[in-house]
Amino acid sequence: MLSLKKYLTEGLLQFTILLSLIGVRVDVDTYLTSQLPPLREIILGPSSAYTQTQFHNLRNTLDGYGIHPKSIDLDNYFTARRLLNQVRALDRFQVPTTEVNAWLVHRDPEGSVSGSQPSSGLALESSSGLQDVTGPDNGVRESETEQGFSEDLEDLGAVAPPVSGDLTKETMTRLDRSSHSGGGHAKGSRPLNSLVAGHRVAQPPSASGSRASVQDIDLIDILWRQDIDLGAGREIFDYSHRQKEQDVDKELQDGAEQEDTWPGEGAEALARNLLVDGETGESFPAQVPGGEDQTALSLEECLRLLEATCPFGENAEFPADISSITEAVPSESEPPGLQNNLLSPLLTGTESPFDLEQQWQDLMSIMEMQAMEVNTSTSEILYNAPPGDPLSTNYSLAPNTPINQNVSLHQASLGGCSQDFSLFSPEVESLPVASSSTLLPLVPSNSTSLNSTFGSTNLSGLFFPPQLNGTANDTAGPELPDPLGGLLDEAMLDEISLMDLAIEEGFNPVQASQLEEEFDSDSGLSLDSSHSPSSLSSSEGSSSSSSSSSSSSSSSASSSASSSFSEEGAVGYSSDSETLDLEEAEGAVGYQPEYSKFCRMSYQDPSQLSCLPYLEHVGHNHTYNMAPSALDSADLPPPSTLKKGSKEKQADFLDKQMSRDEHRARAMKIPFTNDKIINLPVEEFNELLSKYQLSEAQLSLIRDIRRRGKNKMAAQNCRKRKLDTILNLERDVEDLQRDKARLLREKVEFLRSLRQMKQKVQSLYQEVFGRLRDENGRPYSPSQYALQYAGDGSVLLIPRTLADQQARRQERKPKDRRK
DNA sequence: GCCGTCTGTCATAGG
DNA sequence: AGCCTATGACAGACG
Repeated sequence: MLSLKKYLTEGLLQFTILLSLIGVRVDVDTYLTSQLPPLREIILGPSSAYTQTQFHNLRNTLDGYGIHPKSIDLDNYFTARRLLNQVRALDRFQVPTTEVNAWLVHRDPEGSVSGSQPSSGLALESSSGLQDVTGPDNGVRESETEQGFSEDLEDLGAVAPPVSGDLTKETMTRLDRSSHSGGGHAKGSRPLNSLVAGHRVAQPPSASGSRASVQDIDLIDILWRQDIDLGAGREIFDYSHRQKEQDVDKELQDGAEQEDTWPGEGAEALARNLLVDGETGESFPAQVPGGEDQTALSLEECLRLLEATCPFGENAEFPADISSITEAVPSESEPPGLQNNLLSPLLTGTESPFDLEQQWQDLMSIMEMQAMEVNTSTSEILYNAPPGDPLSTNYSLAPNTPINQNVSLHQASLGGCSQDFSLFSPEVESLPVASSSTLLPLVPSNSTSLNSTFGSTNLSGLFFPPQLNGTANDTAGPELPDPLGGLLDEAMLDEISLMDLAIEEGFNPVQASQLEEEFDSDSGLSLDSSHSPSSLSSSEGSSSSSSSSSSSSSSSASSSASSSFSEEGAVGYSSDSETLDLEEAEGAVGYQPEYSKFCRMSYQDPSQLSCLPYLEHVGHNHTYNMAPSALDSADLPPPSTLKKGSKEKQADFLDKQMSRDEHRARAMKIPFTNDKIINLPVEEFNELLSKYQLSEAQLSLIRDIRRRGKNKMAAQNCRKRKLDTILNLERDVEDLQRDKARLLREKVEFLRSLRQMKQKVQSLYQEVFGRLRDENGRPYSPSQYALQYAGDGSVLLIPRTLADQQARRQERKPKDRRK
């Protein structure tokens, strides 16, 4: 473990720091637990790179794995692992299903949320939070309870609807699953009561409904993550939602009444007032009993409305994590004005500055989470798309695709549905959402009618900028600046500039295009670093293997000891001509020049230096590292051609090739080679010394030679490692630049998708609200009413005061939590 | 001769 | 304590 520790504290630490800079998570445990023989052996073995290696202890420890402990191949391996993980994470972006269920809620004449109208059929029973609507206080308590739950979820990074939030991600999950299970309507009994609008992200014509649901869900997922500062991984949500889903399923099976409030008892209660659509079988209120503000919007009307306005395609299921919909359309008397007033906060950026940094961090966290995600059924969605704009392809919202969603507005008691089932967290809602001018044709004609307290729980908070809430006026016409649009544009520009910068910083445009193709083609695998200047490692590896193979053959011809050394891959003390001569003369078992796997380290064959571009400039011919072959050719010309002159020249050459220590050893008549002196294990070394009668001077010299020789090798190894480290860092930088560029591209795509989604939601809200009519056939005043998502996925028409109340409550929550 | 690089060596720290 | 490795620093060799 010492070696492991060493490696981790040096190599991996460095590596991890680098990766952390881009948010790429490095989980050492995964490497350690992967139990891949080579890696495990290398890490856990005694000869890890950056590990102090004791030659004599290593002799019998290596078992022949290809990766030398000190080889940069090890780093390559880690790099490959990391890149592979990243590649696997590339397809984790998903498109969520979208679904909107709007419930028309009748209101107490007093504006209270009393349940004085049981006839409404929406008893708001059980867990929906709507059940007890005897008064605002109850509603508050209920909502607080759920808020507590919501907080728990939010602590996990999700602003997800609690318990019965069918319209939340849970719903999405269920939709996904139900669709796979062949279930008809994704929400089971829910559809009977719910109604309104649904829209679905367009899908390829061939795509099945279930597929579409998955995509839609994924899109919501993306939006969710994009907008919410997730503190936990996606799997947490999925799991929790699945848990909830399972719980709900259980409850359903058990006949529990606390499942979704609406489908169960609600349906019964509503039965009296519901008409059943002949085509869809869905129920919708035949009429709205009670209050003067009760809404009566026919299913057909809603359908027409949605078909006309909702371009989201068939089987649309509106994404519904939006907590509430509230709009500030003031003028009841001016339907056109109403339209104008329906400005989505989603499209406003004034609530809070668009924190690009935060977004980026969120994105990075998303990437990280997804990188950790191993199994994602929907993972392939994004990259199954044909090359091109993955978002436009997968997330595209077919503008002209009619929605076949049944639209029925159910009446329900007001209040009680305060739950902050916000698809978008407060910060999300604060995000300015770009909206095309076409989507912002509705400008409040009556600014005073705008509710100034639009809360985060209200969709109004999504659709209307703060200023509109209280100060919007006609001046904010179609020319109303598109905050998100500007923001997105700004973000995109920023990203683009960053990308350019990345390119300027060394990211080859060609590489970029290649990378782009890779991502677009879903190959994603960019393990090939051949285009990288630092890819010499590969060539190095090949040359290393060749050199090692040659070493094995040549070393096998020599002593077993030498072979053992060469197998260790250790940088040994090279023999020189003198050594050879002595060995031949004495028949001693010398240590052949080590044929390191690393040609750059072996230096024995100067020609091999050519394989190392960065060593080409090394022209020194140091005797220590002289290649035996070269020495042989120089030292051993054919006997027949030997002449006195040549012998003398040869001797001079050998003398020149000898190191100082070798000269000293020869002068002192040391009876064995420097190679032995240096490389023998201490025991054998002492044994060798004991075999000879050596003077103190000789012994001293021998020990100096040994010390210097070892130190020389150590210095060589040290420099090699240093060089390798630099090269690896260089490669890492290149990888990071590539990753950065890719992430920026993806971010742009996500922002684009997010903007589209918000625009859709906004337009849908506008249309739905604008079509709502009370029992007298008059439109609802945006200043008095707002649409809000209920916990069960339905959309309620509630008094704006209540919506504002909830909004304030929800706004407080994050603040309190931050304290 | 100067300069940069490579290499060997020493001293030292640490395993 | 002895041995070994790693590494900074220095100096010499070399182009």
